[in-house]
Amino acid sequence: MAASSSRPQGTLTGAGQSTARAPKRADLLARSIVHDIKRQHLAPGTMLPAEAEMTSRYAVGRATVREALRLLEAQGLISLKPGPGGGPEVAQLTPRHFSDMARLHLQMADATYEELVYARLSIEPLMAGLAATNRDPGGAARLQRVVEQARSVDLDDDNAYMASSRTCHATITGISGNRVLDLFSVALKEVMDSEAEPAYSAPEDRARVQKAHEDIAKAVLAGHAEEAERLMRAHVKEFADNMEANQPGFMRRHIEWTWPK
Amino acid sequence: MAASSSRPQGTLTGAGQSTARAPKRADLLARSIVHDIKRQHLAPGTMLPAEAEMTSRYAVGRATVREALRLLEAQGLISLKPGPGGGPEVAQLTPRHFSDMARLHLQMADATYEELVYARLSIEPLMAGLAATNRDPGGAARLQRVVEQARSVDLDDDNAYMASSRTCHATITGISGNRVLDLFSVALKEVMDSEAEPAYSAPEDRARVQKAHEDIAKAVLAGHAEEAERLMRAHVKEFADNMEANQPGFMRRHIEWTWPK
DNA sequence: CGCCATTTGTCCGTATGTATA
DNA sequence: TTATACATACGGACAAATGGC
Repeated sequence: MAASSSRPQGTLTGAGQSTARAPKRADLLARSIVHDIKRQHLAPGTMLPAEAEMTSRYAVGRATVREALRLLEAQGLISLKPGPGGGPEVAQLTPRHFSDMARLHLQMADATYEELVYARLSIEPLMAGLAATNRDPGGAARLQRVVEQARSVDLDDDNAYMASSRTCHATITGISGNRVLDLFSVALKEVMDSEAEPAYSAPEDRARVQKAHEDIAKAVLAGHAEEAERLMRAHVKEFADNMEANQPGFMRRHIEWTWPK
Repeated sequence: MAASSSRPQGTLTGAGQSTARAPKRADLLARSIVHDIKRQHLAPGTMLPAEAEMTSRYAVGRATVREALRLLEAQGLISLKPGPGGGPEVAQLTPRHFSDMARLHLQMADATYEELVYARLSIEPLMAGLAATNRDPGGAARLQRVVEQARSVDLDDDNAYMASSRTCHATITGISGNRVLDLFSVALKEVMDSEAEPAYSAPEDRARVQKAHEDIAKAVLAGHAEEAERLMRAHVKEFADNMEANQPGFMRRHIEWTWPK
């Protein structure tokens, strides 16, 4: 009597070659949920129907609903909160989810931090130059604010320092106007930092880094593309050199991935 | 009696702020499975213990085991096969999984194909130049073989043509020696093609594309970095121009994501 | 070919932890 | 504190797919 509705509904399997395995219900359900979120333009924070209601609405078992929700949660699209007023909630996608996935693939490809640094040196200076060229009033104001906030950061507070550094880079690459390269830039830095920082980095190094950030920001705000590009290249290069100096052999280490959280 | 072992084992929560929610069992199990795969260097194709055995080995319910396996499957780390001799199988990670995730984030960032093309123009010519500089005998032989196989491809066969194009680009970027940029390049092309091709592309365009591939490959094999770089830039540019010509407004369209498969 | 064993796919019922009021 | 609403996890059952006989 279980699995009542039986047939997996082969409607879409038309042109499938040979033995196309039937799509699993949880996948179809996840697809539907995402479709609803997109169609109704549900903003992060919006609550979705609870498991129990989805069970009846979509006419599937609880286990299937749970599987679908867990899959969506793993991608960062929703979060699950217990308790009254809880339930599935539309979540804000963060670069963290992307960088985790990137790290997984980079480990499987046997990529090293040396290659990662080279990639950053290829992209981030370009981004700084683009930001100087394409800056708009809104972005300039944001960057200005970020620079000012960075000045009042306690350099001994690992979390605050790293957050400040992350925000600075992300703001500049965000101003570039290219959201594709922006995503990649942020992800690359994320992969780098999560393994590198804050093991290393003495306070005097941090001060120099902040100075570099400020100089780059100034060049961007002034619209000096070539200088912004040059400064960013030097900054990333110096960062990498510091890493290698403080952790000899670092550059030849392979990127490692572990299950998130 | 259910949920027998009770305590979620807060051992790792030491410095956690306030109320750090206990990690879910399925996540811990997934972590363990990945850990085992890594520690034992299990190659793709290796069979893992069936759900039933994991249930007893890890002392968790079957639903939990299933959740963990489905999460791993969604990441492309394993595949699930029913039937005798079936079970969880270590899978080969493909760029497809990565590009799907990239597409998801690019949609959420409101990125357009114009930005995607710009990113390709920033990276792929660089990769071609690197390939020409860093080529080794093995890579050269592979590229030579790819070029030869491409000559005998039926240009009317959409799948064969696209596979050939993909292989050509992937081989060149693979020779570059930088696996980070390689991963990104392949993913970018994947995102582009899956939406663009094969809607457009007349046979004569395809012939020109193949000619371009061959010329780039020749430059790479000859070690002419600047020429390889220049040819690749022109190739990607021409491809984008063709897209815009055949599908006016294409470049301004937003990248869309749908649940894989 | 049909039969059977194995394993995933899916469902149900139930108990427990957790957060809100 | 108690009650409520929700996710989290368990166990058992049957259906469907697959490969060997």
